[in-house]
Amino acid sequence: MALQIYNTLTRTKEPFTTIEPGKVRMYVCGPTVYAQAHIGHAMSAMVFDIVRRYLEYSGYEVRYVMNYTDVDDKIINKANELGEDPFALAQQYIDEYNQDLKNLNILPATLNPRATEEMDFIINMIAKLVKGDHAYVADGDVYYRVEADEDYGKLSGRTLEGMNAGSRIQVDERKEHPMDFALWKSAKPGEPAWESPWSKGRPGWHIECSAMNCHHLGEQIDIHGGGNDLIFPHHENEIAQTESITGKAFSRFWMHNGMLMLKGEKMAKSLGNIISIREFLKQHPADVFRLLVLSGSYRAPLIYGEDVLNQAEQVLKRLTGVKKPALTGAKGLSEAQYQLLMEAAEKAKIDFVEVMDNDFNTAGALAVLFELVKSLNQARSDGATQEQLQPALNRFSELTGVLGLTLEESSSSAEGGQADAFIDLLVNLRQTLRTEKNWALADKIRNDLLNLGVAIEDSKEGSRWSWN
RNA sequence: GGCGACGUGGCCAAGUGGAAAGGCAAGGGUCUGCAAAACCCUCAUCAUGGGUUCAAAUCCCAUCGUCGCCUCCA
Repeated sequence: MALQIYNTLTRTKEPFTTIEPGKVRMYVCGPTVYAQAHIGHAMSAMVFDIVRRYLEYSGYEVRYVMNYTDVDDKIINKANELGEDPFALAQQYIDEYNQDLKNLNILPATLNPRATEEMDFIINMIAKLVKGDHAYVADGDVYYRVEADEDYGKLSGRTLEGMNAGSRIQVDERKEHPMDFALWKSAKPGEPAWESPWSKGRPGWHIECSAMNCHHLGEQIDIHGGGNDLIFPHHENEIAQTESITGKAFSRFWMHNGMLMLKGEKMAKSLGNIISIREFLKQHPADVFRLLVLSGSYRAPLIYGEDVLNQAEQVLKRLTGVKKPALTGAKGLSEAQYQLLMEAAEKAKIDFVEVMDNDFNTAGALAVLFELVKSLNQARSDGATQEQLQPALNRFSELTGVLGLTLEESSSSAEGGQADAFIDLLVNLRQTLRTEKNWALADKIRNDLLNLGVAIEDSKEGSRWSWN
């Protein structure tokens, strides 16, 4: 069974096919850069990082475009508040976000276009819409005419009638229909503005993405992604704009990640329940966040809280622990035992692909990895040599790498390894105490080191320590 | 009010017609000077009520509940 992807457009899983064989054109909506990014943004970026990594693992060449919306009311307001230049402010947040993504081990996109650098394409696209009567000009603003679009609402399952009923849309006299949305907005004095045939102004959010898509990926793409809060109106409008011009199906697949939930509510700036990526990474390694994302379905809400964090920390320890070296003095596995380990490693790869092919079932993939962990741990305690463990360990690293996990042995970054020699000294001293059966003092050293974050494990052959 | 998603053990969570994956936590055991780690064992009939089927967590209907969107939002 080949890769199947759930398509929001059809609400079903469909076999994945691409416009051009072996190549994927993929666009994901990035953030509007007016504040520090939070872990909800990180979830979305990480989901599509995993999608991208798996597509590449499956042999596709992926052209991955993630945009930045770098001109918008919120950015302008924030800049005015701070008395700063809006462009400089946006640039600062873009730089920070890029660093955040890097810290989360999220691969850089092939391209990060931004609205302010695409004005010609945006204006050109609006002009085409006006020319084709899909849009109209009112007082220097340009609006998209939803009533001229027969299948408007096909992504979100809404109808114009349904949206009118009980809606909270403010009536704007200049609009022909309440659902008509702005493609171009004339600027107030002092606001950033670009010349256009209609007014000095700036583009609406939705048209930016349509334009960047067409410019960098073409009129038709394979995957369009984003948070499920973007389904309506953003993605609905992107479809309307793009298809009105091209007359062709815009994106073959629409993928939407679920929201990150904090105490039963979506994490969002407007709700104020935010944990920034920076705050998170101060407390936890990037792998912990990745495991949170991996442990559920990307489409479902991710429940964030103390419990799941602790669980992810434990999971990380277990996954990292499998890389421990063979027992000192290991006698080696029998041929039959070794064959079992090798079979487990091969099965893991087959099973991994099978579950991931099912709409990126990462929770299933983790279960596969845990089975391999168990086989490896068993082999080690059965006395496998490092040489015997290595092939299965390599397979393990290959698969965890596809998921973007680094599984680095945690180290105390603050000391930068400078404490190691002193810890070695203490551990060796404790060994001497143990041979002298001075258990009380040996145990005190072990406990005190544990309180400092250093865990000691004893075995017949000696002790090893690691940062906890 | 409209549209959409969802409700699986203490917690997280896969599975979308044919004997309930996995992890965390918990309990018992092996190992250990004692621990830790690791290994072995134990731990659910899938919100509720109907229906379809030889067979349903999986399909259909209803009810209850949760969340998202309908205004900017990953």
